Amino acid sequence: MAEITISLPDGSQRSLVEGATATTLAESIGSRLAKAAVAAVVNGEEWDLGRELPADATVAIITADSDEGRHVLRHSTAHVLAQAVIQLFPGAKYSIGPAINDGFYYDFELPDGRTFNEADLASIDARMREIMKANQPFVRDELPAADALKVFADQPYKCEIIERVSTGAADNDDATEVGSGETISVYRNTPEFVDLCRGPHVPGTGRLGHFKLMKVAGAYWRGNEKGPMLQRIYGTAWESKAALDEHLHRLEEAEKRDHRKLATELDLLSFPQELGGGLAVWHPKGAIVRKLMEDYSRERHTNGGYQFVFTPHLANANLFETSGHLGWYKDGMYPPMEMDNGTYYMKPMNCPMHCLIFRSRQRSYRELPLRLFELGTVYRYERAGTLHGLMRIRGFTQDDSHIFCMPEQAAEEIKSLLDFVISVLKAFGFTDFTANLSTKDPAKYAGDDDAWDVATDALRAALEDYGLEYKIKEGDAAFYGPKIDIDVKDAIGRTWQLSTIQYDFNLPERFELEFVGADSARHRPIMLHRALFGSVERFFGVLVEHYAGAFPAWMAPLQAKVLPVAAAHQEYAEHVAKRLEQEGFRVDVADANDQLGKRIRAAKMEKIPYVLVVGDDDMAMNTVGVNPRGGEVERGVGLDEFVARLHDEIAGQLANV
RNA sequence: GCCCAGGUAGCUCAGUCGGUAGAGCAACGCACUCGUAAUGCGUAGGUCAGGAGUUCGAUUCUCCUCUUGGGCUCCA
Repeated sequence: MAEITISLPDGSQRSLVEGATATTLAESIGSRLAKAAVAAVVNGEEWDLGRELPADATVAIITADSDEGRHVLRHSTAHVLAQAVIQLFPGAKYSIGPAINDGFYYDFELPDGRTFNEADLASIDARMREIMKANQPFVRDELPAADALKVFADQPYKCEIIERVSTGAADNDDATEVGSGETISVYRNTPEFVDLCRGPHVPGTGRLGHFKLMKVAGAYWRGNEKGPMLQRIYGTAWESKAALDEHLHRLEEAEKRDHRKLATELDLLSFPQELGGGLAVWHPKGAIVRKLMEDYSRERHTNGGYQFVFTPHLANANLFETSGHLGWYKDGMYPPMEMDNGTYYMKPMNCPMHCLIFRSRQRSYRELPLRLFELGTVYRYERAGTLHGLMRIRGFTQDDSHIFCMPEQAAEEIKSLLDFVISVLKAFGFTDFTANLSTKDPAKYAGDDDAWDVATDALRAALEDYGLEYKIKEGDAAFYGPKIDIDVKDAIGRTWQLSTIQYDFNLPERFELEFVGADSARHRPIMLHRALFGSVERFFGVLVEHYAGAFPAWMAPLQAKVLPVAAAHQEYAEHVAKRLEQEGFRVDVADANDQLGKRIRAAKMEKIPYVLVVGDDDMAMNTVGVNPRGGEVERGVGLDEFVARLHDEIAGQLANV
């Protein structure tokens, strides 16, 4: 029998009998690998394990515990979901069902406008498990488009995809369903159930099983608001029960950290219905944290060479006509107010106002870079369905800066900006940063190509100089200039986009900004937009979730609570509290009206960094019993010693930048 | 804006196959004065989101509105 030679990722080679598949290969390497295998990469393309390998191929086995492997599991599980729904809901139409982060979904249209409910999920889940138990094979087939149309004759969504693909009009949505090429690939599980798919898939449904259907949602067909609304079922799927359980546990943890829940529990802020959607009021404890954030930001900006400005919340429509916002962003602005023979709008951004400050008098190149900073509150009419606690809100405060500089200063300025931004973020406990560099959208941009190149290079050079890992988002820039976005990873591994540094060619033009150069001629400055928190509200929400409400001592609403053991110790407790207050700490006394255990519990639920218990021994020795958040109780700590430790702790938290 | 699910005490929730409601925690009062995560007893607290309809009677059923949550779309 003829043999073929296969190259492996480590550069080694193996001989296999002609007709061998990736399964054969995996088995020849080891039984463990064969067991973990779900698909293979053959000459750079993802393939099913069961396809016959060509001679001289380079093959890598994809195992279930890799990102690619989980992707295959999820996509295969989505097919099983579709089969179960088709069986349980005769006449249902299925559209698309891709793998996504942590799971998969599938969109359906049910007969007579029926919708899924919770009970349906249970019965679909049960049917899916039967299909998996039956270990149906995933059989790949490739058909000409005309034949595929016949196979899917009663599936209008599938036919639409086939037609788009065969006429060369396929887009990203279609790409998970079918590959490019002359023929349409399909995967068949049973004589009755076949789905359009590019693959690859696991060899059989028995390979699946660690999944959970999560929820039902509406979703537009092809994301088109005007198109039909389909019924989407979301699920998650993993390579093992342990991995699935871990994922579900992570979701529970995330839910416990939800800033809206913690905001209520810790009495930080609320969203009263009377205010209207997307608007918050800050309670005293939330306000302390916010004020500390803002004070810290102001201090850093003062030291960083920024000049503080204030601007109003309302402006005449003329301003937003000049800036262009009314032209391209009107839908995102609150409706106009007619008054004083003019039209006024709430400001959705601070930049036009800062341009007016720059333009208020003649500027010299000696003043540049001119860095204006404002905690500026803006109002944006976010659509009702998009509001989400502090993360998506209608009135919010940007830590907004606009830097006006000469084009030749921009590169240096961006470099130091990046340093500044990351240093401040570190003070809030973030350690893991990545960046995105958004480049020109060739179809929509202002300014000349050279300027774009210079700007993009300046941003790229800053990222590389800093050594920050970054991805390039081609064509994702705003039309007025390229930008850097900075993502941070929080305590449970979620990423949040926070800071942004944007280059702007447009507003200096629109406002006709000028400075007098060393050559006595007038020149146009470059403008950099920069927000560090992004929105103070959103950043606060991210911090609440990052710390799960347990703020580090420097920004905790209360840093210590003093608990007298009994009423006889009340006076000493107040003495301790007073001393701590004199040291500048935020402290409170819990009177001995309740049992000690109960007061400790209450203080712990408030997530106060230090609970200080004082009794007879402490009165005699001028000490405190220290019960730190998340640590061991320590009796008999000298009051001076505790004060010194807390000062050190706070200094340490802010020094790590 | 669209699809789905909700809205009952400050919070978390139960309940009423149609006869105007209940628990735990919190609050308040009394007793207990206690050394590291819930002492006991008691009191008060609700137009059951709002409106209309059906009904002898609606918190419960129907419709509309508002609003919250999960998604979709959107986020210059």
